[in-house]
Amino acid sequence: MTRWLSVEQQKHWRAYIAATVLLQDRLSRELQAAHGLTMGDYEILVRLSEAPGRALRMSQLAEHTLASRSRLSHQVDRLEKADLVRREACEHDRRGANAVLTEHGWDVLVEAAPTHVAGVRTHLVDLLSDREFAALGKACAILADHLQDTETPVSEAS
Amino acid sequence: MTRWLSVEQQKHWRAYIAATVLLQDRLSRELQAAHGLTMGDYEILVRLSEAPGRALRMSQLAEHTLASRSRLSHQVDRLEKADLVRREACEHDRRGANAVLTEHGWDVLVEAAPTHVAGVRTHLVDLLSDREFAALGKACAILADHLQDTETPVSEAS
DNA sequence: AACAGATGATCCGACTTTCAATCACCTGGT
DNA sequence: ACCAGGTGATTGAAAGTCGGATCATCTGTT
Repeated sequence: MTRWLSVEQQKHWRAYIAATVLLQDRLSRELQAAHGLTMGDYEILVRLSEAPGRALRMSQLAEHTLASRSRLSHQVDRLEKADLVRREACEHDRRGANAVLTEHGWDVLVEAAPTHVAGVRTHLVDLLSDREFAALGKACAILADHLQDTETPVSEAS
Repeated sequence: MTRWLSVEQQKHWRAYIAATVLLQDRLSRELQAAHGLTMGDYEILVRLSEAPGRALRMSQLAEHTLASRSRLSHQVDRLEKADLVRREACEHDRRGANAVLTEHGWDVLVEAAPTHVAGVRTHLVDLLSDREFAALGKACAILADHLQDTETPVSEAS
């Protein structure tokens, strides 16, 4: 009863797997070599830099970066040790914690950004025509939306 | 001097990131819940199942699955404990080891395959038109080729 | 005001990945 | 035949990740 994938479809699927793994890997290594940051670290810094006051609640940050809370907690620990991020108590909810980008964090981000962008261009944007890249983006947007919408319902009682 | 990404390009890039992370995550979870396999495990079983004699040299398997050797070694350890894969000495090169799919491994793969294919359809193939999916595949093939071709030269002496 | 239950974040232990070191074996030049 | 250097694979320790348990705090109901 299973509708298997056609040979063509399999080819596309495998290309997709290969591209995603290799690209993630390459960009992460380049960033690490040049600035000691993983893609994950970089993502966090970017999100914080875009937030008002360069600060974000831990849970918000976790959502933005698609990380689990526990993972983000550890990751912020590390960033804190490296003085890229600082934790602050939350104004109106004493349970909460804000992650705040430090001056140094901002500086590192400013340095690292060109490396990152150059990587994205070299290994992605510049390899495709505008049309192809747009098609890729559009397809991914459809997938991402679907996956977000059908997120696990977590639990359900009668 | 950095040529930053346009707003459109950023949008596409972020959609790409989101889609790849979420899809990998979802498929892996579904497979794990239903059959106790990660995507990584599954990939290995598939590759072995396609190889002549359902066996492959460790290094070949590592290449196919885009894993480092040491990672593959550990992963095969686990699969071996689960009796999905077995190691055999290599005929003509006594350094080498073959990973061989066990009967049980084959059975598990046969059971898991429909789950996996269903996931790929539900979360990817069926969400896009044939044209869109083909475009995605083609773009990814270009990226993957480029990334493979420009793999690290490993080392370089004068 | 008091409580039950929800929410934010961290912590813990089990598991996975990585990096560098190691070991065994093969190959080519002398 | 020997040895130097290369290759195939594994290992161990350190770092990272995950899910579930825990703790503190908030919110709505009575």
